[in-house]
Amino acid sequence: MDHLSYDPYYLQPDTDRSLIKTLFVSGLPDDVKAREIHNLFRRRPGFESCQLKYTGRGNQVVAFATFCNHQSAIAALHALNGVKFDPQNGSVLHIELARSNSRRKSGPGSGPYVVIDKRTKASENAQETSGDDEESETDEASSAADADSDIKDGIQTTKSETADDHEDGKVAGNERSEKTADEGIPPCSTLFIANLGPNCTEDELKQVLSQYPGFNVLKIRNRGGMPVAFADFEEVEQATEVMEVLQSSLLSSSDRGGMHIEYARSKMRKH
DNA sequence: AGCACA
Repeated sequence: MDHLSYDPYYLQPDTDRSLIKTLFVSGLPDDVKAREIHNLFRRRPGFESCQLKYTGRGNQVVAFATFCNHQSAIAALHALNGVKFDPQNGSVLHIELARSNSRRKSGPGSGPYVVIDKRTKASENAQETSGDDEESETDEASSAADADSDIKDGIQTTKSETADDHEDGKVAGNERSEKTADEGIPPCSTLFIANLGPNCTEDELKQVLSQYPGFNVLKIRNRGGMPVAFADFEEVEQATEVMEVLQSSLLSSSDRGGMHIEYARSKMRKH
């Protein structure tokens, strides 16, 4: 009967990403502590709060970090996406904008970070999410078995469905109505980057791009004073992600505004 | 708006 009592956050018609102040973090090792997440984000400008969520699914752990505005959230995303979180097991952070902002439980009692633990307790049976999991009953004790499962898949592992069931588990309409802002250029795993400053160096741009999974090779061509770059990625999806995240973003060498990124017209040749 | 390298 309460199926219709959707939260207003999920009803925003356009899901305008520029309103999102919360980051969705995946790729975390399953022994991550909320304190670690807090320490990861607390220094970032505009940070407000974070929460760690142990999902019921395969002991996966995700986190949400909320900032005072969209811009600072994006800045933290840029700074931390793709970094190795645990060099020991190679886990790499994948950070994207959350589907909805975390609603902060106001008032006393809510600390700087929050933990939500939905892992199946051995003593208690799962009382929700019944039905849509096909997983067989695996023992709690074998949790170490999935230590490598999230790494080899990289970005593809991130089912974005986990992004919208946080805090209350309700999943609203999750059609990804993302427009492909590229007009006419077919997706390509190589990106074309223009509107770079005259002093932009290959190193500077490479330092930014190499933080993202799948980054392969960068080449800069000086097109008569206005440099352009070609950045090659392993997969089209990874190139797409970088294009969307870095679109219009500034480098320290930028003088004509943010980078303009499109799919390249042809894939970078292998050498 | 501007797309190279082989």
